[in-house]
Amino acid sequence: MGRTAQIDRAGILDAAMKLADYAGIEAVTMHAVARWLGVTPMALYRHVDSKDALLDGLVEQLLTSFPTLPETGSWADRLTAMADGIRATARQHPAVFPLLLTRSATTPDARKVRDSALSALAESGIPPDQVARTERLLATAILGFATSEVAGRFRGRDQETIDGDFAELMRWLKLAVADLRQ
Amino acid sequence: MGRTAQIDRAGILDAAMKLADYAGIEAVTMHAVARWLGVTPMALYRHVDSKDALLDGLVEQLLTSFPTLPETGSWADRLTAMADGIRATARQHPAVFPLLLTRSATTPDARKVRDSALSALAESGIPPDQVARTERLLATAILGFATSEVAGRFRGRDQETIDGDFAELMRWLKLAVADLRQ
DNA sequence: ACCTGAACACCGTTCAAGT
DNA sequence: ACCTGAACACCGTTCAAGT
Repeated sequence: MGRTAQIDRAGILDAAMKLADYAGIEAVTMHAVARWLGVTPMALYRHVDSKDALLDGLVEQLLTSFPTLPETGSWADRLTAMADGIRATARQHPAVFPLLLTRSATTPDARKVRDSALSALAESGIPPDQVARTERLLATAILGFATSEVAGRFRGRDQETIDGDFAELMRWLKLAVADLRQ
Repeated sequence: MGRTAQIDRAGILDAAMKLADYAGIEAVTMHAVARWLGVTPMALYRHVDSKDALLDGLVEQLLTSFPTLPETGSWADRLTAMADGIRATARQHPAVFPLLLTRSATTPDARKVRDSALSALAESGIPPDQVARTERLLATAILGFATSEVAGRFRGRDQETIDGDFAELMRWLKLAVADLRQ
């Protein structure tokens, strides 16, 4: 009969995220997460289907921690705010962030994030039939840059240079959006 | 005294690449590579320092398999040729390709690939002090797109749509380079 | 010089058993 | 309903031993 739960899905994801933040993604193992929570590894399987599902959960946590878009301001300012927010999230969780590029996440929460970007773009004045494609390319460019940054692909460059790179990327993206608006 | 070597570094990398191509990156284990080659796992350590070094070796193999840039043609055509070549490599080795974004590779061979891109850009007419930054951003954008594609982030979209996305990305990048040339 | 055998401390996951 | 114990087939890597 009923037994009070000691752990739950949220707590497991929380522990996994902290492990990743402190010790890297390869430190996120079922055994280690369980150890952190003071249970046996097998106890986790009541709450997550598999290690793969756990990693998908981490990706979803990241997606939903993106700051919500400002409702006002020019499209250019909103794009900047979104990109800055994504980059800040990357820095908070550098080990998990690269998974965003390789695990697609089609959960309801993931949809919500994408939809808010889509509606912001719809208001920017670009042709309606270009909105979805533009969102995909903007997301890919920003995710690709932030992933490269936190994964150390720009290692050797100083922070000033990397910040300059990012500013230039944003200038390119605004150039493209401006071109689409005619 | 001397004993004829049964395996070498090149053969190990070859086996690892095939394993990755056929069964995914998580199938690339020291045990599995050794099994493929008909030796014990420990035999590999005479030729590669660690599993990490093995993965770095795979990244280097990918980098050096990028087609060399055409020497002639407009800068726009050369950029297209380079991007198409990188994308083709991504499709040949979809499991290994995403590692390019997270493992920087600073070997002599990696330098050679980058240097050829840099000299092509130097001839494109953009300000000399913008060449290095432009190369980084072009590489990041193209790598980010190709990684997303082979990792299945665009899953659900049909191939025609993805090809259209890529064409549009290239248009954006050419817009940016054209802007830099004035 | 190069490979093997035995071994270690880990993995992810299943299953039956306990409360 | 939830967690544990024991177990399985794996991992990466070290070390001493064989040829």
